[in-house]
Amino acid sequence: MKDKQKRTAGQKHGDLRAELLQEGLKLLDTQGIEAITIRAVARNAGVAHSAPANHFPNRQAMLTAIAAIIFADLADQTTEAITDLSDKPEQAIQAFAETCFQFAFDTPYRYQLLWQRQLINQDDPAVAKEMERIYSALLSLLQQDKIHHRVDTETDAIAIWSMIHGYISMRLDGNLVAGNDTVTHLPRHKAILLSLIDGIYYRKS
Amino acid sequence: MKDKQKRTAGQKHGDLRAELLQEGLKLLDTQGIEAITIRAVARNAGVAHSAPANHFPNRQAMLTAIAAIIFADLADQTTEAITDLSDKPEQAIQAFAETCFQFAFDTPYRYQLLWQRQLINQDDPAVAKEMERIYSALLSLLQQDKIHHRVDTETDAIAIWSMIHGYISMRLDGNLVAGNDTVTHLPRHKAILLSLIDGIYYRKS
DNA sequence: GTGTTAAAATGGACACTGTCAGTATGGCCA
DNA sequence: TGGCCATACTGACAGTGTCCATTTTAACAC
Repeated sequence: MKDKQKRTAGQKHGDLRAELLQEGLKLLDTQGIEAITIRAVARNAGVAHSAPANHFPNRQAMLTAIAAIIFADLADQTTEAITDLSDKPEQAIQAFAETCFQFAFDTPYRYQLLWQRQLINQDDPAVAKEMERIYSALLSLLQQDKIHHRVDTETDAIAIWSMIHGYISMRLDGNLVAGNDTVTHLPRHKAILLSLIDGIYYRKS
Repeated sequence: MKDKQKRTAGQKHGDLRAELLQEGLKLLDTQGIEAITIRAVARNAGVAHSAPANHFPNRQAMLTAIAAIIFADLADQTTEAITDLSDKPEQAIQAFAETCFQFAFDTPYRYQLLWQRQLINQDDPAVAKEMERIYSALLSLLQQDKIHHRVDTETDAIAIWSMIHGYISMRLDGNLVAGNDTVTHLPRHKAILLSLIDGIYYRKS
């Protein structure tokens, strides 16, 4: 599981699968989701157009593998952000949300890919595992004693996530407020939303 | 603008443009966004594959025209839902949100198309006009005297819409809570979210 | 070293797609 | 009647995902 020096039988490249995934991420970051075509990925990796077929049965599988990488990254960042804040729940919630905001606005295409149910398979074990990590992180925050539960932990988590994901989606996918200067107002709006969440889930004591 | 009996020069069908849009909506409802291809629409309308080019310069223009129809429908439903509730702001907000939920869950593909910024042109005049109608409806609710403003009307509108759109997106696009029985819990969660919104924007008096 | 084997990579093909170019059609107006 | 021109058609091209038969190649057994 460490350094896999030995190639499997017939393997000509070092690790084409990993290389393809890296090229896919590169295309995603620069040109968006639609740019991740099997042929473009193969082209950029310098192999034949049908070479990826040996590693991914179809395009959805390739996109799912890419999404798994991104999910793992987001899970790492969120869990890392809330460590050492277990006794400060309101700060932890803010840190969790702030991390999601940062991730989504820094790498919008990566964030968007995660929720394209028709393009990726969210039931994929690797994807589901990382989603569970993110959800667990959020749940752990709401299970703090100091947190006031409006309903129950699970429902509260859904409400919180609705606000975070909704705000991000609105900013990335479109904007109900047509013609609004979103760039200028973004920091203010974000602060408002964070205070909203904080206002709802305030400390007990 | 009424019955356009006379055909324009060279027009062989009655109103191919409208017919194409209807076929597009049919494909959207039954098979999703990806099924709306120029050729499929033309095929179902019984015309040549390049006939739509006379009415839409490219695929995005066709999808945008379809989105404009859907936006107009949603705008009609939301504004209709809040009429006669101008003196009951909290009921009006609930009605507004409920209408969006109903629309999104009844016709998920239609709702999703509205926010696909990479597929449709949200700056299109017809689209922008209907978006503005929806936004105005929400704004008018928050401008009621009885409403408690957390910040200002515009920011409050963004917060409310974040919650509504976020909840819908979570249900349609994907689910952070992997393996959860979304169907069973949906009514309860919806009620929770509505009460959340109501709790934030309560009556002054 | 020598085969053997099976995975990996190749090139070709097919049915799609969006888009463009050129051509025919059929109401309209001069 | 003759010309006009938006409409619709046929044909073509590049690009896509996916399947297929074929070849390459690294690891293994001998």
